[in-house]
Amino acid sequence: MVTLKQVAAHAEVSVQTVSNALNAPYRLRADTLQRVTRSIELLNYRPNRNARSLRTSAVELVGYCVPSWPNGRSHLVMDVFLHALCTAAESTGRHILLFTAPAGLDGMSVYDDLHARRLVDGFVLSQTQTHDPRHGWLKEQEIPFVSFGRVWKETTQPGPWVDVDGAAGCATAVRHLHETGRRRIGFISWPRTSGLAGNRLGGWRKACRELGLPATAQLTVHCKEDSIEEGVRATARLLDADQPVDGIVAISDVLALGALRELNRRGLRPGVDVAVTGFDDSPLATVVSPALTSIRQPMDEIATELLDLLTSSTPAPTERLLQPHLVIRGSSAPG
Amino acid sequence: MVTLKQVAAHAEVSVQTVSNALNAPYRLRADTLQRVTRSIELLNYRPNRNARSLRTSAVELVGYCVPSWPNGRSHLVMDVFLHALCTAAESTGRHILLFTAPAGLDGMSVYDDLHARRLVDGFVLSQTQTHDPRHGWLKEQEIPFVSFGRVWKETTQPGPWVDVDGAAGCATAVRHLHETGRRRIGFISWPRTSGLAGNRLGGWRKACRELGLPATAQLTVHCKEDSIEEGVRATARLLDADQPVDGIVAISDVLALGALRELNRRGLRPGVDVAVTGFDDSPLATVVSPALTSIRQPMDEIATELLDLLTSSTPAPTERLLQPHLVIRGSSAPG
DNA sequence: GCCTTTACTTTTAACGTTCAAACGACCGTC
DNA sequence: GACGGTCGTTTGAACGTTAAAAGTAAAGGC
Repeated sequence: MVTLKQVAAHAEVSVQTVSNALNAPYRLRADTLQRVTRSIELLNYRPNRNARSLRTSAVELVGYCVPSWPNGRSHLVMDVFLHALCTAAESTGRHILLFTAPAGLDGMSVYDDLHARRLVDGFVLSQTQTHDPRHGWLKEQEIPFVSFGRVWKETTQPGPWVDVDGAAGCATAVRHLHETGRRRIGFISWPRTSGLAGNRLGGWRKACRELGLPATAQLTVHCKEDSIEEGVRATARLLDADQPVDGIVAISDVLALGALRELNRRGLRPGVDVAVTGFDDSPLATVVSPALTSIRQPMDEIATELLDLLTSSTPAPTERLLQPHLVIRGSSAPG
Repeated sequence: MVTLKQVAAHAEVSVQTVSNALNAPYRLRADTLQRVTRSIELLNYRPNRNARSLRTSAVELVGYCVPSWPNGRSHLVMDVFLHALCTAAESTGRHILLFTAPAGLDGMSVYDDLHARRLVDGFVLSQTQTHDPRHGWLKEQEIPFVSFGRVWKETTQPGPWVDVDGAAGCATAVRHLHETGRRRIGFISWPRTSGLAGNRLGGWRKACRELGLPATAQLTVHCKEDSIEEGVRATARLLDADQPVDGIVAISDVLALGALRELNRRGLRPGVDVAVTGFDDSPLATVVSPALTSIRQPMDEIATELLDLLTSSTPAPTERLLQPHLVIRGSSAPG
């Protein structure tokens, strides 16, 4: 392995000069720089990251805990998110280090350890839960982090975050359904305790009211879990009401797929008789027919902002709310 | 940050003794060990990984290139695979470092760089392509790696690999369909050029012959790409043949979903009129109704073997073929 | 012509760990 | 009582880099 020393000898300068050629080229005289650069290329020198990190105590690695969901449920857009995260990290010379940890406070010793052993500089959190304890803990330990997702139901946000405006996304879906002639739009949600669900539900309610559409409690169903079956059940309820819905905004693609299934079972045509939208634009959206209209999160932008906030010092705003956008497909607009 | 030096001072021993307490405790007298251990715990000392790596030139990090697929297609089981990989790595004190790289030879400079800068010790390759150039290149550079997936259509395997016996998986699917009364089983495949497809097709053919079932060219369809639409088209062909099939083994869940869609369109009941199986047991398998029977790869085992082979020196066998297993659902066995 | 400044380069000393060799104490041997 | 061996511990050096200080030479000011 070629070291600075060897390059220095080859270029007939001191070791520090070679280091400067890489880290502070403006310090070198033009001809020296060129000579050193030539030696670097000739010898195919690559700086040893461990030595550098030891000296500077910055590893340029960002920890990301790979989420594991209960009972075999999987993270449908993880590959997109991770790809975006990697690309964003690499654009600033960093990389992503994966690890696993138990959920909640139990996992914090893992975070602590990774940071203390200097395997990572900081963390990107995702799958943020309502009352998520990780954020406060990390803040207290002064371990750098940034969160994808606000911590709901806390008075103050314990640290920087990037989030997608779920309320705006759902409002957009409602307006889209209204524009295509729907006048009674239901909302299929998660449990009431979920802050994320509350936010999105709020967006649906606000848009309905602004458009003069009903936004009553009968038009919202809170599902126990994010499953097809629950989506089916919720849809049945919305269709069996005194005044059945002609549009459904679901809080997830999975629940939306449940809605489509129930429509099919009843011989109702999705997109024609009843319009349906989902959330996340996961791979599921395009495997059904008609394909599912869904709200897509801007993953590249999210990843860039996350890694930006992780480094930026406090003066800059540390909260960024990004706009999702609606991907319209056959389930809401046939043809 | 607490260092060895401080622990040494606290325990009133030399720095090296503390190092030994962690890396070679058998060298210490019992009482010394206990005293040092107590100091370590008291001061909450964590060894600095960068310093250690600098000295030993082993970083305990394994690089994994996050796959990006053409035209927005996504890797449906990536979260499961990555979770397994992380867990396996952590069980031996290692971690996974993610990165992105262009496909094929163009990306090799990225691999080279990561290794030369000592960011990783080696690589786990996946999405192995027929004639994949990465393996040979890495071998030539003497960069440690292990491959998930054999390199098809090469005379010798350029390095250690772990793979799933796709032929056996498809044969199992065929036997399962035979047991449930199917007598004319089609195979929906990828392009002829794919070695992986050839392997799985071979499994189907062999099982059919052994059971006395037809395995003619009319019973196989080679799709251009892995899409629902191609699955639909292929299924139409299998159903429109002089002697229509009563069972379909598809080489992927996506193609299988195409099959289900075409059956539904024709009013044929999946699992009753025609049985269908997929491959990978992706999240797609459980969002359709009836749910899709699918061949699941043993991800935990794969991950463990991969990381095992990456470290093990040459004497041990460097090729491991693992058995997948069939997850039976309604698309092949109603009720 | 002397002093100050500027521009560039080198020297010195870390960063926190582990390897290899040296050391000292104790034991048993002859 | 000198000798070799074993056990447990310490010493010294090194891994490859960068920060900070020191050095040198040329240029600029008066």
